[in-house]
Amino acid sequence: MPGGEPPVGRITRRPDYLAAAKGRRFHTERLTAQGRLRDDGPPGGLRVGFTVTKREGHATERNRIRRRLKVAAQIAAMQAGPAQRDKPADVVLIGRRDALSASFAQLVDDVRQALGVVTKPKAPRDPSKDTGRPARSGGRGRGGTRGPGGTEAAPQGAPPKRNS
RNA sequence: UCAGCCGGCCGGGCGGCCGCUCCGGUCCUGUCAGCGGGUUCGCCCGUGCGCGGGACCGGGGAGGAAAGUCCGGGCUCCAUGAAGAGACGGUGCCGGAUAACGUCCGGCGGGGGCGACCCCAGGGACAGUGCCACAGAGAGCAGACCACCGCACCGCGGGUCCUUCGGGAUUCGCUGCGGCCAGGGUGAAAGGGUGCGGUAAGAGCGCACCGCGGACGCGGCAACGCGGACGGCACGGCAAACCCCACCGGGAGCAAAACCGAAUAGGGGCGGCACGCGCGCUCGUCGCGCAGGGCUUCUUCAGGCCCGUCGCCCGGGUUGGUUGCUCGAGGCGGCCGGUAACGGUCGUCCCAGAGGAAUGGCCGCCACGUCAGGGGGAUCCUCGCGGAUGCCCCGGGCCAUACAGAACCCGGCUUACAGGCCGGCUGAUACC
Repeated sequence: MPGGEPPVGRITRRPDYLAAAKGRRFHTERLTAQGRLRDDGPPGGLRVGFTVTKREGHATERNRIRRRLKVAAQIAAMQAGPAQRDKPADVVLIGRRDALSASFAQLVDDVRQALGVVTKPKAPRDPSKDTGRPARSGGRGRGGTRGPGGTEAAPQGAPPKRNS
């Protein structure tokens, strides 16, 4: 808190959204989360994007959903700790209409669970289906789950955050 | 006090914690053009334009509709030589306001309301074409079903009277011909209404009043209003059917447009091949001209540009970055002109500029309202019990709230909207 640095970045490119849509998913009544690990993308920690479609309501309501999710994501990422925060992952939160009236604590809880589920490395299940990816996901997702990932990200993540 | 009409305004407030964006300032810092100094020519030190990063301080940060995208403009690019014969779209009482408008203001006409006031796609139906369903006899230079009236008696039937018993007179019904539109009936609409006269019966056929048309006169800038000789009365409705008249209108839109960096297509240059007609020669399958085709953002004419195919080379941009991007037909206040819309002038202020899109998230307190309860008092109905309406006090529950989010900018329109404030006016009722 005293540092106050924004722990998560923001997704602003359409291709990043499309890529995240192919990743793992997580559903609650308030939101749907989609995410992936950025193996090839730019360095840096967790990035979050938001989508609220038109069928969820008018512009004012959609704005409110997105703003609540935004703050909930900041808080959830902070609670999850640096290991989660510095993971090079893209997470897209798709707001549902219930996010408008849900309690804020509930929303934070949803996002925290979503971050945990969605940013896990890809499971090795039927690797033949993936095009071009199975070699990488199989070798890396298995070995570098927790221990190496955390230690690797910590020294590398702290200095670059200053300049980028 | 109650009921209502019109106009203007607000559309949560205070506090705490955390966060976003833009601008300014101070400090720290990265890169580095240039300059000065040093140099062992590798570079080093200092200062630092510019481009960034961070911390802190200060300031700004959604709406009355930001919405729908329905009109009018600014701005940007394209086109821009002329003609209006034409097409298309829009507007439509009159006068004004305005940059402009389909907006606004004032008036006129029509309609509604006791009234304050409200509503109106409100040019032209003797320029033409067309339509008027159903019903009805007849629906546009009308028509004749019933009923009414007259005539014809050739014809048929019946009644009454007379009779010289041959018949005659009269009347009714049927029939035929005609008159006629007042009555019945139909319809949204049936060729003025009422009364008197008139007539075979009727009818503006005649007359009186009303209605209608209306030369002309007066008032008004005008729409229009007032008066009205005269006219026996016709000239129905629909233009939101085509249409006529008057006026207005180039096209596309900030994903406009400009600059910066990496494809494809398109483009340019060179070469090869192909190519209708005419002319020229140095006769090459060369040059020039014409024709033909296409484009020139509705048409016509004028003008301009381009031309098939293959190879090589050059060069080169969509929703990426920067600009456009917010000082503007700007807000507020005073004075002056104007019935008003609005205009003039002076002073003062700077007031969002995001870009997967900031202007927020969470929490606490507060008002009004509403719900049911208790108490008090008022009015009305009722013999009374009781019921209805609204007021004050007490403690309590619920809810912090409608419609809704700038996307280049203005002027309007339309639509949505919990709750509340202010001003003016009208009609009832009570009191003086």
